[in-house]
Amino acid sequence: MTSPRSSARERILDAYQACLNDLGERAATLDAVAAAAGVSKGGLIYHFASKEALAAGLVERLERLGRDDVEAMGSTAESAVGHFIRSAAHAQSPFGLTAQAVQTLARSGHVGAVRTMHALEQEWYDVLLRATGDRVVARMAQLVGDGIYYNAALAVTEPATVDPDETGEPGEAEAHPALPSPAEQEDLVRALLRMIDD
Amino acid sequence: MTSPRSSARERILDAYQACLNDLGERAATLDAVAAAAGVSKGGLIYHFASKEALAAGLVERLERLGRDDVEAMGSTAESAVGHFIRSAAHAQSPFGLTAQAVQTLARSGHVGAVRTMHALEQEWYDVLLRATGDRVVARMAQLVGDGIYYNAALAVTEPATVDPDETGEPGEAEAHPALPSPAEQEDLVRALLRMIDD
DNA sequence: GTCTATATTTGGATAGAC
DNA sequence: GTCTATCCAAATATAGAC
Repeated sequence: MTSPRSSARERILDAYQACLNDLGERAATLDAVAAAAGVSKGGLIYHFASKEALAAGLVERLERLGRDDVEAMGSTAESAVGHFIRSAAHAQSPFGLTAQAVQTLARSGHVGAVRTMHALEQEWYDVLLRATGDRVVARMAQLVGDGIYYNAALAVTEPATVDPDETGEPGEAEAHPALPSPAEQEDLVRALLRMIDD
Repeated sequence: MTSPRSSARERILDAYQACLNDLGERAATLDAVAAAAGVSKGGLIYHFASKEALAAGLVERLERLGRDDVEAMGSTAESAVGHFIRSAAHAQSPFGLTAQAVQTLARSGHVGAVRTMHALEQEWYDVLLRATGDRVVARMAQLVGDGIYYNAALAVTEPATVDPDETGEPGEAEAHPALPSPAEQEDLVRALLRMIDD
């Protein structure tokens, strides 16, 4: 409650998030985060007293953004499935970046992160089930979305490798992008909606 | 090439894998791995000269197991989609455990792990596309499988929490298990196969 | 092949100046 | 509110005994 919207805290959380996404949990040290945020370690510690406080802050941010995301799904099959798939594929959104970082935390054994991710999964499923009225479609939509999140996480880590000694070999199966294009996203949404008591 | 099938190496890799899956990358220290494998740190180092060698060994194991898994998919739509979904849900299999551990490594920024996971994803997609002849179905099947892997990873980390003060509240949406049951798996497979030029 | 030291480095956190 | 300096614990890796 000091600077306008306590922007220092937010900038530090952004930096932590970016370190987690780009370098992994191991490399997301206080030094690295401080450097990325443009402050000293001491400056960082003033805002977040410990590493754990930093993690807790990020989890809390996800809970906030997650509530908005769930709400934005609406209650019709079209809106719920459509929003869920498109939102998952939009890896660069504030929500996507935070979700990915918290996923990394969860994977590192952070209990709060695991709990929050589980709760979010459950909420998504509830909305999808109510909106579609079909258990199989709801489950499938959720897994497709999770799969997209999973691929987004792998994709970001990768340094856009183009192997120089095997470009354009003709006749080999074409490489498909890790994330579905917008057109593919719409194909997926349509296919899921068509499945409803079909 | 000393003990029968150099079982010490394998036991150490098993221990490393288990540490990664149960505790996360951060906690998978040489001490922890040595303890889990029942050897001293020095004993471990004799077999794997560095932390990096340990990681490389695990990635290599996944490449071996991955080749078998891709081959087991077969070439019909039924066999490919069916095997892929069931294999993903079988989180406790040797392949599942290794895949999960390497996923954790990938998430921690290990470049070899990222590369191998990407290659595996591409191979799965190629087989699914050839077997189904349908881009949307192949992509959907792959994302569903990835989603299952993702949930399996979250599920294992969780210490089977049963929150004591909110059990069996009537009227709340029932909690669905993170991993689809065998019956649900078959529903998913059937739904995917029905989608083929439908 | 496996163990017990031990050296080296790094990461997390404190104290206190500005 | 932010910085520098410093302490302490933990993690990787080495050396060499058994």
